[in-house]
Amino acid sequence: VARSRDAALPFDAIEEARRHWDDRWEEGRAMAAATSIMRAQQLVLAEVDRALRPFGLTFARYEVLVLLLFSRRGSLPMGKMGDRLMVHPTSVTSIVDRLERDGLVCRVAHEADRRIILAELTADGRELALRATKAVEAVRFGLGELSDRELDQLTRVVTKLRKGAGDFTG
Amino acid sequence: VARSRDAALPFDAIEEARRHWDDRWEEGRAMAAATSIMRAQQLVLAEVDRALRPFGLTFARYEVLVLLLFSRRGSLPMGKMGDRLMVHPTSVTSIVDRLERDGLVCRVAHEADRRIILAELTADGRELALRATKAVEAVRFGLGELSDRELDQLTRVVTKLRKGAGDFTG
DNA sequence: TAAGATTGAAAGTTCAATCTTT
DNA sequence: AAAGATTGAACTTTCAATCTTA
Repeated sequence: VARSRDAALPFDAIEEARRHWDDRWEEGRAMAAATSIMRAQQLVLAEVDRALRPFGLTFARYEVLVLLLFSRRGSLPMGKMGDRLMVHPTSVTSIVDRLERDGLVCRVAHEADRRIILAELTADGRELALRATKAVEAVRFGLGELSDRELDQLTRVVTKLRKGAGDFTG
Repeated sequence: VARSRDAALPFDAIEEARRHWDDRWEEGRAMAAATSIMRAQQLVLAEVDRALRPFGLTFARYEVLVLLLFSRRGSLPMGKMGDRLMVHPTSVTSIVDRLERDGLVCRVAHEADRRIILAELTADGRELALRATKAVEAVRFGLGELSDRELDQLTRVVTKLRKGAGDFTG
């Protein structure tokens, strides 16, 4: 999903699009913000993936490992992981397939409810997740250009957006 | 690319991850901001795609049509479009293939340099792009929850990020 | 009947290699 | 040689359907 680019343009393409948009239509402000979000996601994903490549991980696979690291027993039901990470059940299956193939997690049957399958961190998986974390910390998740205040602004505004979209209650 | 979800969690998953992170590691603030950007992109893409579905368009295809709409002659070289939209040449080929199949654009040879192929808007493509624009305006690009001030904050912070990443000079 | 997980098909993106033109 | 565009292979994600268990 990581769109990439090599050459810099001599101007801000989003700002230029905003001018064209405002000349003809409404909501140019929202257009510029939406386009900015799309581009920010590309940049963050590209830089984090680059930092994780030496470990054979992608952002999606890394997120799963960290989620398991945060869990009490180092294991979680497949479906619950999808809820937390906001991905489809199919994607969880696919990601866990690859992590299991690499020996970083293993599938375990749930004791009480045999419909449920738990993904459990292996010793190798735990150790790799910890080393990989140092790498993403080092690049500050691709956001090294931003100040603490700007990072908080970003998070705060997106939290409002997420709440409005029904991501969580409270 | 649009990850989706149906059920709301009873808590903010990103805020919870932030607490776990801060308990053990550094850069929790950047982690929360990066995760927020990833989720914001999902939400925007999902809502815009939903608005465009009745027109048989996706965000990627719509962006190409609008870019052509903004050009002087309604046509642009394939490579230039990739630069502006920050996508790989292969993706431009793929998107234009589908737009051409649907009769919304057509490929035209460049007069002076025969290596270059221009994508040109058809009358149908122009008309569809204008109608689709009304639909994305109506949902405010999925950002209806945010105020003008918040939209500008978002754009401003991401502009700094983009400039730092070398998206443009100036 | 419904929930949890998986499978296979369809669509989109990226990479390496190829082809044409400059 | 180098630039512009395309092709085919590999990977990822989503959707619909299927299978097992509750």
